[in-house]
Amino acid sequence: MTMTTDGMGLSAEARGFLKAMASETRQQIMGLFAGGAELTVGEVAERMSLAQSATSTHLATLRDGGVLTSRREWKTVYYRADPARIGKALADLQAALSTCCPPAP
Amino acid sequence: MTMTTDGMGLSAEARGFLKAMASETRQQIMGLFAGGAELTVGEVAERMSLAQSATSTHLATLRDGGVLTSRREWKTVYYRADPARIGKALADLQAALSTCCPPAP
DNA sequence: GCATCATATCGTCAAATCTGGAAATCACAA
DNA sequence: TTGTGATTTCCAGATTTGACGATATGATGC
Repeated sequence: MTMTTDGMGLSAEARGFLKAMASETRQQIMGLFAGGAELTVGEVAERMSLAQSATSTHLATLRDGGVLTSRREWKTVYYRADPARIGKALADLQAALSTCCPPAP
Repeated sequence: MTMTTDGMGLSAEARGFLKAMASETRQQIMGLFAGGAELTVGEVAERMSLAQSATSTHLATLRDGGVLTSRREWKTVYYRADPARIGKALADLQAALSTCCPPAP
């Protein structure tokens, strides 16, 4: 089984994580999910003072980046953090950087 | 002593790291520094088939993001990875995500 | 002082991203 | 089937990013 990597050996998970988390707005959005909170698009939009469409897009980006998961119940979609995939991305990042740029000689 | 953070509690180091590493081109550039290699702007430009100006900008972004350090010798500037600051950024990232989105219930 | 080599900055352009409003979807109730 | 509420997708416009060429800076040797 092959794994898609770039020149640094970064896994797809790590790359997606970096892209998703590079935006300051999305970093702030992640702060709303502290403590495993489950939030709807509307709630995030209101707390962030953002249009619903923009909020939906950001949440989708975070989901695609492996940082959030979504669960549909009735008509509303609940988002929450995905600790397992976050941990995987961070582990991959650390592994790639360890082989690339060793912390200890 | 106060520390600048965003809504997620991300340190300035972690935010700079994310911004610097979000670019696929810069990820590839980092791959050139494997094994603690020291490279000049010209060498990176040639290996990446990139203009000198673009390369210089990317390297500056990586330096500002705390991923690379630079050392000037004679007329040429040598860049290399900065494992200590990379480690700090990763640790901050992990810490923020641990309090934000606990891996274990 | 002047010339030179490596790098940094400036100016401009194309491409990508972010945003908000409008329209389309989707899942259900009546 | 029609209606309603929540989300997603589509469509511009505005901002940002990335690339190049040209010019400026900085450190040295003459």
